[in-house]
Amino acid sequence: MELFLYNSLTRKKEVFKPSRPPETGLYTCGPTVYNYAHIGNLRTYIFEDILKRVLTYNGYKVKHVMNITDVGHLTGDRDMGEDKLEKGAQREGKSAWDIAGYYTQAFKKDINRLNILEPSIWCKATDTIGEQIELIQTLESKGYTYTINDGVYFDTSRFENYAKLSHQDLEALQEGARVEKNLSKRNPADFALWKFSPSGVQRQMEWQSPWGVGFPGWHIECSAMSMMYLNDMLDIHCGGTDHIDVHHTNEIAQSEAATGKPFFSFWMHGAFLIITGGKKMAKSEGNFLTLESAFLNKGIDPLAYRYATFQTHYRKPMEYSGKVATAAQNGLFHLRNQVRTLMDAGEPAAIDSKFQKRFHETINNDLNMPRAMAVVQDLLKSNLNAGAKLATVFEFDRILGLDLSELAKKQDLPEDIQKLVQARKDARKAKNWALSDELRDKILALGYQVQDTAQGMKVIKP
RNA sequence: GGCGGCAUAGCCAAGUGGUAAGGCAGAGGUCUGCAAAACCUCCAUUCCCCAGUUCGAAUCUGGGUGCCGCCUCCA
Repeated sequence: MELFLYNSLTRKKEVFKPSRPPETGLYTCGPTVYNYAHIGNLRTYIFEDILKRVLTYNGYKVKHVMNITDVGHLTGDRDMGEDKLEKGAQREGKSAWDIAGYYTQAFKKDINRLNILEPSIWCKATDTIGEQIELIQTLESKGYTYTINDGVYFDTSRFENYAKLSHQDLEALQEGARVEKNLSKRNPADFALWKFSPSGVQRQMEWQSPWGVGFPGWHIECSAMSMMYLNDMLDIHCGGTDHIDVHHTNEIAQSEAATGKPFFSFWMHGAFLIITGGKKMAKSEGNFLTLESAFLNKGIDPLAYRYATFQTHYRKPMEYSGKVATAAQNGLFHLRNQVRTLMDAGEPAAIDSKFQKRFHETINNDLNMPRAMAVVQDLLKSNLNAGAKLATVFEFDRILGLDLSELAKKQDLPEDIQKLVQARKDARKAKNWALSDELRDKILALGYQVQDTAQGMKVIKP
């Protein structure tokens, strides 16, 4: 079955084919670890997780590389301003290295809670400084660079197809630029490959280079690391939609200038999450919701957020509010209860091939998760027997990643709950309804839910 | 100022020429001692507005209006 993916490069849905099937190289731009990830960031990682699972489902062997940006990402515009890591270090009174380590761990915890599969390779910008320097040297030897007072820059006018991803008119861009100009740059779009440490300032993160002590520009790390780990498997490169115009455009320019070969055949970008009636969520706006603040602290299962993102196609901005979180929580619980009910009625049997095909076609159509979720509901409401439904929904969960098959595992109830349950059974036998209801409330208060089904009393942790 | 995107029920939304998916919320019902859970039924003659193309448009074209993003760190 053909897999259609939307390619930002051509602005079209195209049939995906890796260059060395079944091997497939996937590079996803990772976090800059100077703060917690907000749920908007996480939306993109969930989209990339679905992509990876769909690739795998289609039989591809995915080598997935994700970088950790732990140096060089500046707060200001166009290569001005402070380094985010150094700034975070000042803010929290820790070293830049500690900051990076702390927020890297926090990030990994978040993606685990969202059932996002870990990449095959994690790579840190600071671990590949040597490779980045080599790449800059290559660019230098080919005449793409120039050095000014604060760093080594890439001359975008020397690279012919600079705007092939952004499709922007550079002339028009020049006119409208409202930026704090770096007047020494030859062209407004030129970007730093290597930044010099400011004189008289001891940076926490700095390295020797042929051009002087300093640190790499933000874009060079992704070029260096993707080439280093993926070699000739430059198949898909992902990130947020905001990366199209600057970050990815610059990556392509410097990479193709260095190698003379195309840099990644597919570029895929996830749309933003926006606060309903408000603005995009951004760390720099200080309005960000984290998995912890918006879900865990409110007693909402983090997987409800994963479920919530399935309601909106990844290329469309997602409207978010507290209502969305509640709706997703209810929807996820309902789905789990549907599966639990099926498990009471039978064992997983053979997968229904018709539904499997429908689901497969849907996800292969540029990861249409909203429709895929509709297929799930159609399956559950169909007149197939419980065994077929169970097997098929578990099959779908390979993509969904909602831990539906985990529900089959026996969960041992804590002793105090077991006692209350037994007491309630006795009370019901004695038709002591008042006591029975009281015990039911007690059990609920302890985080468990009593369901009186035809098969008897059932207690679940919702 | 330039470039791009979006506007579908109370909320989140799919659908891009053939007569409106799905989820949440809501209403009614089955079950139940009651409730919850589950299940069944109902819930947009209509897709921001105006004009046009077409046998036929939410889907195409033109013009409005509103919102969002990028051009500056950002997923």
